[in-house]
Amino acid sequence: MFALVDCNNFYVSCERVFNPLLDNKPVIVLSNNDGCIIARSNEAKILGFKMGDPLFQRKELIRQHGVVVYSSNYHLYGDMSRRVITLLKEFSPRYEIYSIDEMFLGLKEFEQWDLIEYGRKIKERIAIGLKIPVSVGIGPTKTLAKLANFYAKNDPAYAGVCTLEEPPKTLMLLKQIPIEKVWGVGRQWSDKLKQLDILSAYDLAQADSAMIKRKFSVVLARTILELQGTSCIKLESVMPRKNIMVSRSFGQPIIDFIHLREAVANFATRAAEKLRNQKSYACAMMIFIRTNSFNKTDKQYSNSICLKFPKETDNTMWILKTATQGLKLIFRKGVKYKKAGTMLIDIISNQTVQADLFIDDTKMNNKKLMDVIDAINEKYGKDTIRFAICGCKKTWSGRQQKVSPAYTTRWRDILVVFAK
DNA sequence: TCTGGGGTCCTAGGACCC
DNA sequence: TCTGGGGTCCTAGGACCC
Repeated sequence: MFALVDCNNFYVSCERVFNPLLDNKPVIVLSNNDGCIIARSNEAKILGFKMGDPLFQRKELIRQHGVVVYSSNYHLYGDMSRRVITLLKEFSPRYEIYSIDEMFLGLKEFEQWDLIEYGRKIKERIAIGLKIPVSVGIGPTKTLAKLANFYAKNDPAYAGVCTLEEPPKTLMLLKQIPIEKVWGVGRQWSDKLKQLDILSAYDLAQADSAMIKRKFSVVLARTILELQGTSCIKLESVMPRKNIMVSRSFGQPIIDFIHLREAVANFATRAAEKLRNQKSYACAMMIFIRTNSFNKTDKQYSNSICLKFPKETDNTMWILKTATQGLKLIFRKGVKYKKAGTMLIDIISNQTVQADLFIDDTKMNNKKLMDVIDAINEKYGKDTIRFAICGCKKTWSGRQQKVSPAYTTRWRDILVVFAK
C-alpha cells in the first residue's frame, strides 16, 4: 500500500501559518515576475480564479472581492516543505519526495493496521506541528493513492483521508472520477480518450490495454494496470536530477549584450550551485534566449545552443565561461529579449569520473575554491561572494511587489511577538 | 504595461555496427 | 521477378507531472 500526502493549497497555507488573519479569506500567490496566479485558497477557487491565470486579466475580480495577493516566496515554501518532509518521515522508513508539496509513503509494513486511522494521525501531526492542512490518499498503487487523494481533498465526507483498499469499493469510486483527473492523463490524451468513449477512471480501468498501448503508449497501458490494483510504478527514493535548468523572464526587456550576459551568468551560477549540491558533474550545457512571444508587434527571435565542456565539471568558472561563449554565438542585436535560461545537461555522478591524461583536473574543477565559495554563501547568504560578471544590480530581475518575509530562513525576517 | 519555472519518460527514425 | 537479419546509440519531438 502507498499513501500520497498532499499539502492543500500549499503556498497559500504557508503564508497563513505566519499570518492567521488570512484564514477564511480569498488569497492567491503569484508566479515569478508577479505574472500568473499559481496558488489559490479555497475561497479564491470558488471566486473563479484558475491556475495559471495572468494577473493583469484578473485585477478587477481581485479588487471586487478584496483578494489578498502575494508574490511567491520560495525561501519560505522551500523551508516549510523541508519541515513537512521531516515530520512525514516519522510515518514510514520508505518514502518518495514527489514535489514541493507532495510525498508518497510506502505502507507495506503497516498493512495490518487501520490505515484510515493512520492517515488521520498523519494529517493531525502536520496540522499540529506546522499548521499546514494536508490530504491523505491511500491505495494499493500510486495511481490509486492519487485518486484516493482526490476524494480526500474534494469530498468533505472523507474529512481529508480516503483509502481505496478493496477492489469492489474502488471500482464504484472510479466511476465518479472524470478521465482527465487520472494521474498520467493530460489534456491531449483525455480528449483522445473521450473520443473512444472512455470518460471516467473506471472506463480506463476496463479498457483493452493492448489497444491503449498501440494508440497511446506503454505509459498509459501501465496506468490501466495501476487502476486495476497492480502496482507498476515503484517508490523512487531521491534520484539526482538529470537536467538542471535555471531560467527567468525579465521584468523589463533587455536589449544590450552586457545586461543579457549578466542575467545568463546569474542563471548559470545558480545552476552550478544546484549541480554541486547534488554531487554531480555536467558534461555540457544549453543556453537559450527569446523575445516576448505574447507581443505581436515586435520582431520575434528565439535561439538556443548546446556546448560541451572540455571535461565534465561542476566548476562555476568553467560554466560561466561556456555560457558566455554560447551567448555570444546566439546573441542578435536590435532584439528585445524577454527571457533567458541555462540548462546543465549530460549530468553524471561525481563519484564515477574518468581521469584525463591531458587536462589538468585541478584547474578544471577547482574543488577547494568552489567549496569555500559555497560555504561562505551558505553561511552569510546567497551571492555574498560571487563572480564579477554576475554584476550587482540585477536590473533584469522581475517584479516581486508583495513578497512576505522569509520568516524561517533569514534572521532579520524572524517573526516578533509582542506580549500585551 | 502586464502572460512562470521547473522536471520526467517514451517513441520514432536515422545513422551506425557486424 | 528477385535485394538478410540482427543489433546499438542518439536525437527531436511529444506527451505527461508539479
